[in-house]
Amino acid sequence: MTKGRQTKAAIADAALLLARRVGLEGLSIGAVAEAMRMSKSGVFAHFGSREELQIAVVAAYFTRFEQAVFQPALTEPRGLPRLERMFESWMEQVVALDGAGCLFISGAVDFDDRPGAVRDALVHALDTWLAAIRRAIAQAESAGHLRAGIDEQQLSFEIHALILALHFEARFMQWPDAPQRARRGFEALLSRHRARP
Amino acid sequence: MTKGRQTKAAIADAALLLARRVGLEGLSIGAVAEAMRMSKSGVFAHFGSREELQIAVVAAYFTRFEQAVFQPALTEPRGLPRLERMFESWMEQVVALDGAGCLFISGAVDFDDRPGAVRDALVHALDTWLAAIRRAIAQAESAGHLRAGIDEQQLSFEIHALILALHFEARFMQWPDAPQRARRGFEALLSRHRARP
Amino acid sequence: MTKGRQTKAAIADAALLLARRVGLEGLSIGAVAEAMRMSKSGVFAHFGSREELQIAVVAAYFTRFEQAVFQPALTEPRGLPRLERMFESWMEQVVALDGAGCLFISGAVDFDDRPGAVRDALVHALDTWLAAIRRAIAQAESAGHLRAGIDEQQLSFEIHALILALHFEARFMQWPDAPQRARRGFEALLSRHRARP
Amino acid sequence: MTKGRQTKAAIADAALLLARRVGLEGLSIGAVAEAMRMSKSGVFAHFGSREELQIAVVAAYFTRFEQAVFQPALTEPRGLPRLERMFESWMEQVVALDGAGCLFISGAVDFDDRPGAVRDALVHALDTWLAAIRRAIAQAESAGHLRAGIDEQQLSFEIHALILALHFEARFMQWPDAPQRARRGFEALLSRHRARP
DNA sequence: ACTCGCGGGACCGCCCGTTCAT
DNA sequence: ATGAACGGGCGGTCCCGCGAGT
Repeated sequence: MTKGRQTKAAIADAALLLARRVGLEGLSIGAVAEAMRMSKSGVFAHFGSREELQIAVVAAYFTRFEQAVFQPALTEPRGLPRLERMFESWMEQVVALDGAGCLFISGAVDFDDRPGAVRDALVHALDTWLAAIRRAIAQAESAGHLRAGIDEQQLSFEIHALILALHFEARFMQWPDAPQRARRGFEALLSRHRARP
Repeated sequence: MTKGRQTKAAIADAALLLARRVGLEGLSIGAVAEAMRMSKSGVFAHFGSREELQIAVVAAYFTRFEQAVFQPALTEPRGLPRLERMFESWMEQVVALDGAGCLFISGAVDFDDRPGAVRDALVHALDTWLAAIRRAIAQAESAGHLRAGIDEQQLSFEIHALILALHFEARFMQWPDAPQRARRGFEALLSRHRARP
Repeated sequence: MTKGRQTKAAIADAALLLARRVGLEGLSIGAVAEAMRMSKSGVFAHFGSREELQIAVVAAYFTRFEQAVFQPALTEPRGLPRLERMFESWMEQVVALDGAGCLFISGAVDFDDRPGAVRDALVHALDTWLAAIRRAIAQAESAGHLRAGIDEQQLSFEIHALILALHFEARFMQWPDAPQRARRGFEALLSRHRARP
Repeated sequence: MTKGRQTKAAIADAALLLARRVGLEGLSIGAVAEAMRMSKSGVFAHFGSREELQIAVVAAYFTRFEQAVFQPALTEPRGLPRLERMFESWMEQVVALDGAGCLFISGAVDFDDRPGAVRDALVHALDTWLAAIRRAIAQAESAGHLRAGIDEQQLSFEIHALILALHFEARFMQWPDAPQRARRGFEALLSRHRARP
């Protein structure tokens, strides 16, 4: 009963770690089994197919993402402070300390041409997260922090853009001042839309 | 031999087409051979290893990218017009009409954790291209189109960011008005830095 | 417990249905479990091994065969009428209406080279059945329907032969007039051995 | 060039031997590779799929069957002598000296429910062979050995039936006088249809 | 007494990149 | 530039045993 769930969750965690290094596409059942020191069939039995394992990994990352990026921001007051905190945590998540990358970014690139259940799970997760961003922007507007009539979709697009460029310059190019540039971009975005007193 | 060179280039082109659909990591010698109607070992012989083939694909894409994005912009006068033309062509390259994607974007994500010669080739290509962007910005500054004292590195970061977000929203989320949002972001960027008369 | 016996019999029945479609060799515990909506280990526990399950299937088919082929013939008077009825029911059993085939025919072919308990069970079942055929022939002889001094072994061989050829032409070749040919062969056999008045 | 063909034929021969023991369905690439002392991929490369290997095995057996059963009969004069020789060779083929069985009989049983290319190949082979039997019967008729107006289809059915019963009693039941019974059945068949002088 | 959850180990067909002789 | 072969890995399925729940 409980044992099975625990093992399944542990496998999903190990698979998540692996997928963050080699990508969702590069994830193999054998590698997960080895990391777990289990037999392949033991791993396989918990998910039934590689695709289901991938979906479980996406779900696991979504939970982790929520805890690391979304929930800390809830301790901040609505409006700009919460939005700023979300951006800061998001940046940290993308420029990971260890070698592990952001599954949403690599997944979105790997699966942009590959229809299927994994892609659907990724789309759903990202859609949910971007909606949270838009909601935070709208709250900042109604709180009077940002000027009225703002286009949340557009601002969300530009914020996400900074995150993606940060991922590129920090992780791929390994340029050290990428986070600083992302922050400067974010500040410029806010000052453009800030409400005038 | 000229014959050998030609064949090698033809293979690289076919491999490029394939890699733009399945990614550099997903590229397989067998698939390339089938597309070329050659034997696997025939393809292999030209490159000596899969890694060398991948590098050749990166080089081929760089050339194609130059022709499609950089060179058309040279017909525009230096400064803002040329920069705007580069952005527009870049957007077109990313939001391809057919199913073929941008190897630089997918490659940067696939190889951010994977050191090696392929990654080095990608880094070099992207570094070269981003330097061209920075140069175009500097020309716009000295031409008086953009305000003096601009940080080209920062502006280049933000422009690249818009491209990446465009790639995400257009190709992965399949949102139809992504190009419009990218253009609006680019306009906002320019208006922030435009020289005051 | 009665419960256990019932379940075991139900499993054997389900397994029989499956085996008649995919053969005794193709029978898998997982498929039986799925058909029974039980766990694989639940099925497994009742038999202890795949081989025991196969043997139980043979036994189940033997019972079914008796009921469908042998017992209806007992309502006919001894001698030729009963023999003819046996042949007719046997034909029906072989040329099944649904996709289910005759386990004795497929089993005899699958296990002719494979010694073991399953084969032994099959041999015993078929030996019993063929003995019943020979007995029916002997009864037809002592009833004066067939000429005296008949070789039951030989006639039984030729009757069985017609059944096997029927199975081949009807099920494998899918020739529609195979049953008619089997009947004509049977008639010729009888007329050759019928007692002269 | 020639080397490849030879190896392929050798593999098909080894696979044929194996299939005659474990059945076409039981044939596995790994087992063939082991018998050939080759790697699995080496075997696989010659056929491209297990199904193609199975088809090649059917073709190989057809050739062997022709040489062992059909061609020797051509040395006999047309009509009854040739037909009798065909039956005798056919019997020898079915009651093999070694442990190897008749692929046509086991194949017809294994694939009677399984559509696909293998089944098609089997059907074609058996159809061809049975047509040869019918032709031999017709020749015996026109040669005046058998009575005019004979139904070749019916006689062919009954001859085939004897072969199948022989296969059953000799190989499965291991009854030693099965060949004798098959011959007696064949003689009875002929005497029923022989032309009266 | 019966059933299940969980895991192992072997094997399957298939495909990969690579080598070598021609 | 090819054809033949290799070794290793892939996802997936099989039969089977152990330990625990009812």
